[in-house]
Amino acid sequence: MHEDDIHLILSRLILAGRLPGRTKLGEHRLADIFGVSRERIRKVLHRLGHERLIEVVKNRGAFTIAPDLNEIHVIFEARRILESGIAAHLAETLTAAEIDQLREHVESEAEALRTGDRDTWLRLSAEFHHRLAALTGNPIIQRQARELVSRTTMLVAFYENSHGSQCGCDEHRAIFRALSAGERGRAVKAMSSHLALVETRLRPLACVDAGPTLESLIEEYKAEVLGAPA
Amino acid sequence: MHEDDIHLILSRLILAGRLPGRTKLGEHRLADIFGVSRERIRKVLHRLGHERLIEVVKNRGAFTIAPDLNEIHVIFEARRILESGIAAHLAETLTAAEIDQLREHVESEAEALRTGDRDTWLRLSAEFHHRLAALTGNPIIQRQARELVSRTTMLVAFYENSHGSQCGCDEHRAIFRALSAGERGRAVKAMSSHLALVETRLRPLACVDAGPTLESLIEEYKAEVLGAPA
DNA sequence: TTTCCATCGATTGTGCACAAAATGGCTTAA
DNA sequence: TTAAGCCATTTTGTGCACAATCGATGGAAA
Repeated sequence: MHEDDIHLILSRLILAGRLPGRTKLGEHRLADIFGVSRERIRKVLHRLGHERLIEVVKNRGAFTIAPDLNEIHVIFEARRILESGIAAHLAETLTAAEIDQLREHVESEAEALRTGDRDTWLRLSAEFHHRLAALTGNPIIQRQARELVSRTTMLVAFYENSHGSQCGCDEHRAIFRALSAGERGRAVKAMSSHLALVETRLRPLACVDAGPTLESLIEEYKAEVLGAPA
Repeated sequence: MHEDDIHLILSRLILAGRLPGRTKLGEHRLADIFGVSRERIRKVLHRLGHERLIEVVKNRGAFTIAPDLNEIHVIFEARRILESGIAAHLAETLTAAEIDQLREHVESEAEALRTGDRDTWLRLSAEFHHRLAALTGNPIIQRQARELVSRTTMLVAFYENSHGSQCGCDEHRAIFRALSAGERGRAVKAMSSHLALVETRLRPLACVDAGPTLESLIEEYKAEVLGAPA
């Protein structure tokens, strides 16, 4: 079991929101689960801490983060700022081919929504933002955006939106229209208000059940990562 | 000597551009210099690598980064995107007190420029961007912006701008005016063109001299960090 | 009964020793 | 003379054992 694999498994586990907040990630326990030395786990844990996916407290250990309302707001505000910049940039640099590509994506979203394929729609919905970041062609921006979008995904897992996720599709389309028209100001506004709405739709949910054990969850993701690396 | 101190010393050394590109940072050598165990150096080195301040190659060691022209462009493009978003945000949220604070800063820059205090002006110039990021009140954005501005500082040390650093002050003032007027579109444009101009002004310089030894440089910064922590 | 202190248990941090890998020099052959 | 391959040295990676630190539990005193 390689170090990167362990990192990937734990990342997905956290990002999928499968771990209750404040779950302790003991070094010895994880070392046993993965069947590797404690030092390797240590390294991964510190790396995750640096990526802000977990919280590492000196002499106390590593814990999953329980996002409070304030932190949620900070993350969404950061996304509004960063992705507004992305939208402003793209409005002036997108090529015709890239616009076509984006249009196809938005239509895929609409299609998934029509057929009621909620899982697909959720995936496409997050991918829309990833794709916008990728279209800047800038690896730094791409990394920063990916990090924030991922953390949002984690939040959505904690605070499930109650009813109308459906609204999002029209908002994406509005962003797309502004971008394809090359209207920078409108694109920025569309992006900003879209993210504000997504945040608003989040509603606190009763704290997740701690049903599955850490061991079983890791086994599940281990198979996924090692079997078919996406 | 604490771990954070070592990290801070090496950070400043790198950010100040005192180390030639591709300088090897050997673990054993640094351990001797700082008088600590190799493991502590290891940790710091990996942390610096994660912060992209150095490049850590598996089984090869850590090296300072020799920024090529393409990387410079990527960093400045990222700054344009991110700081455009920041400008757009601030244009709509700045309070009167914050505007006054900004005005004072810009005037300090102008003053430093008038008196020919180039070092002070350079510091204030970078601080202007840090301050804008801080004014968002968003720790995530602040961290991302600080990282990019720091990397730019490092670039400026490598590729010294030949003549007119002086131009920058008017550009900052233009940004300030747009922000204080609450004109989002103009603020974004001012920020974007300012950063584009800064990039343009950079000119490749003959590779820096390797004059001072690593040991003497570290001693210099060690005194600074431990004596008067800024 | 409550609060404070001390000791114990568990968990993380650190240094050391060994293993693995890569680079550079040296030898040899074409 | 040059190039290719091998060996030695240097440097990084890893596992293990011990030290330090933190939290909790239990007992004693007010």
